[in-house]
Formats: sequence, structure tokens, C-alpha cells
Amino acid sequence: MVCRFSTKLLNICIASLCKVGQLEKAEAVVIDGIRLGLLPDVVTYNTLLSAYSRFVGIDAAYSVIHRMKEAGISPDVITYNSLIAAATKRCLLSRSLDLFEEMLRTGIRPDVWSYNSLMHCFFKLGKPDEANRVFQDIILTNLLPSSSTFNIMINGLCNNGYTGYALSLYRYLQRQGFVPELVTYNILINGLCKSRKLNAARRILRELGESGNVPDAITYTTVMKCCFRSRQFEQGFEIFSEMKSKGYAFDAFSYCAVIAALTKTGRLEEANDIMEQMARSDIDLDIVSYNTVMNLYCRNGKLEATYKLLDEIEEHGLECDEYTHTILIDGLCKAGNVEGALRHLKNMTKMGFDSTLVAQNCVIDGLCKVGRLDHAIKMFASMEVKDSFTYSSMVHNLCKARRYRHASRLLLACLRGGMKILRANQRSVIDGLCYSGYTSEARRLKSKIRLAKILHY
DNA sequence: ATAGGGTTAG
Repeated sequence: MVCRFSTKLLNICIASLCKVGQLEKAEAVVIDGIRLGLLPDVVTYNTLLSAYSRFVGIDAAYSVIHRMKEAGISPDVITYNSLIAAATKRCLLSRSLDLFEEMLRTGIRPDVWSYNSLMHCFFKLGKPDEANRVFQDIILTNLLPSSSTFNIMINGLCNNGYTGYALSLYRYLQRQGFVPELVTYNILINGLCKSRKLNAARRILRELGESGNVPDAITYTTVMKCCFRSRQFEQGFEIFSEMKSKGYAFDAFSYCAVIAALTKTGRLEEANDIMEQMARSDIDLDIVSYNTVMNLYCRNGKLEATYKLLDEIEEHGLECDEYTHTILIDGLCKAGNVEGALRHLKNMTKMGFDSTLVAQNCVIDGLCKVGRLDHAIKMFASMEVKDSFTYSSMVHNLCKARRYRHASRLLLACLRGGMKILRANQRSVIDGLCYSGYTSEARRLKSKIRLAKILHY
């Protein structure tokens, strides 16, 4: 009896160490406990497991499961929930599903937390129907949905293109007495902004203000980003200043959003300034932050510094992603080193990135800019996947080279594919055709553009 | 123990 009570105390002690990432100390306490005859129980291991998954990685968390089993302690529903949530967070979705299966096989009954994670997982897999089935299961069985059940559902619907449904679900739940939390508001504002429903987003923002919740740094970053996305840069920068004056702490998310926007608008001095603020802060830079800084270096024309950054990324044990390579390739192009860019694009393909579309678009544009239009045309023809950027680059540069009829063909192909193309590009093709005497072709093109627009709404 | 914000090209 005494022992049991002490293990409880021991667990509290371990939990407080785990909370702040003091894993070694926590392990030392475990060992001390064993010496005193206090055996770790399932709570001890669950505490360690969640700390390992948070501070070290998912493999470290798995190894706790093995230790548990060796000690003769069976994992419980909390053990599995922690692991499933950790795997889902890291996009290891097949692992999440496997763990869920394993839990069922072991005879452990999933609780609402398990189903929440499963739903989240299906949404991340882009399977909203499956997620919805899980949601229905929660509602129809006697599991009590938690507020996160609804938040995950609303967020998942937004991320899968069902913002309208997300909003109606939200309204419905409100009528049923669901009190939205700050997260709920943040989820909706973000989802609505991303699908360009700005008025609806404003309404939710107003409701957030009226709800008595205080917007947090995430709300601010979300709204700021929303301004940048709709090209309201000044308004976005004002929000950044407001955040500062109200004393919000900046994290990597807010820094990256504003640095990228300043970089994009060519305000490089301010961008450098804020980038240095970020570097001076005690924020651990992750790969997204490095990418943002790297893009700024490239815009500054500092290719040397860019390569140094690549080393730094490795030294910190981080892995370059699709963005890193694309930014480098674009930087090489902008510096006029298209050969280098082509070489790196090949590397990228060899490394097995599943999409190199943006990088290819950069190279296409780079080739055109150095006058190698025919090489660009060849590359364009060889691309299996193209998007509106690919087309508009080609159309723009074909016009510049006065090859209007070629440009016209691509413009139509683009519109027929249901892709948008900049108004300015359309104008230059039509004007170019007229200017060089192909007036009837210009007229035909105009009506075809109209038709394509009708067909794609 | 879960859910929300940040990075690339025309």
C-alpha cells in the first residue's frame, strides 16, 4: 500500500521533469525509485513515452513501449493514444493506422481520444469521407465527443476543401450549445482565408472579439498571413507592428510569415533586420525558418552565404526539403547560373522528391531570361505536370520574343486545362497578334478565351 | 494525450 502511494509520488516527480524536457533527470529518478523498491507502473512509462515523442522523436517513444513490455507492463489506451497522436502529427499516417489496428487486436478499447486521432489521420490522408465515418461513429455510439472532436472535424473539412460544410457544422454545433474555443476561431479564420472567403473570415474574427476570448499569437499570424495572401501587404505589416506593441512573443511562425512577405515585396533591408532579430532570439530554427532565411539570402544575391546555410542545416541535424532545393535552384537562376540550376534540378530528381514542379518552373523562367527560349520550350514539352505558373512563364517569354502564335496556343491549352493565367499575359498575346497583323487570329483567341471561361465557370 | 498559424516560381 505504501509502495503504491510512493510510486504515485514518484510519477508526479517524473512528470514535472518530463514537462520541461529533463529526460535524463527523469530517467535517473526512475532508477532511484527502482533502487528503493518502487517499480515503475504504466503511468510512469506513459509519461516517459509522451516526453520522448515530444522532445526526441517517435522512435524514442517506440523504444519506451519495448521497455514497458520487457518490464512486464502492458500498454494501455493512453499509451496507444500518445503514440497514435505523435505519428499523426508527424504525418506517419500508415503508422497511426497500424497502431490503431494493433490496439484493437490487443483488446484495448479505443476511447474518444483514439477516435479523434483516427479522424485527424484520415483528414491528413485526404480521406474526408473516412474521417466523417469515424465522426458518425463517435456521435452514434455512446462515446462522448470532446470539443477537440469538433475542432478536428471543422479543421479537417476546411483543409479538404469543404469550408462551406465546416461553417455549417460550426453553426449547427453552436445552436446545439457548443461553445467555440479560441482554437475553433483560429481554425475557421484560417480555413476561410485560404479559400478566399474573406467576408466570412471577418465575421468570425468579429465573433471571436465578441466571445470574450483574447486573440493569441496564432490568431495574429493567421490574419497577417491572410493579408499577405490577398496582397494587402501594408495591412499585414501593420498587424505585425500591432503584435509587437501589444507585447506578443514572436515565434518562428510569425517571423517567417513577415520575413517572407518583406522579401517578396523587395523590402530587403527590413527583411534582413527582422531576420537578425529572429536569429538573435532563442528560437530554434527549423527547416521552414532556414528556408525563409535562405530565400532572403538568395534575394540579397548572397549565394556564398546560402551554401553556408546548407551546411548549417546539416550540422543541426535537419533535413533539406523540397522548398530548400527549390529556393536554391531559383537563387541560382536569378544569379544567372542556369547551368548550376539545371544540375541541381537533376540532383533533386535523383534524390526522389515527388514534386519538382516549382523548381522546374523556376528553371524554365531562368532559361528564358538568359535567352535560351528554345531550351525552355523543349523542357516545357517534356514536363508531365504543368501548372498556371509554367504556362504563364512560357506565354510571357514567347510574347517577349514576339512568337505570338506559339504563345496563343499555350494560352489556350492552359485555359482548357482549367488553369488561370494572369490577365496581363492574356493581354500581351492578343495585343501582340493584332500588332503583328494576325487580327482575325486575335479575334478567334478572344472568343475561345471567353468560351473556356464559361466552361470552367 | 488530441486540434490551429510560418517557407518556393509567373
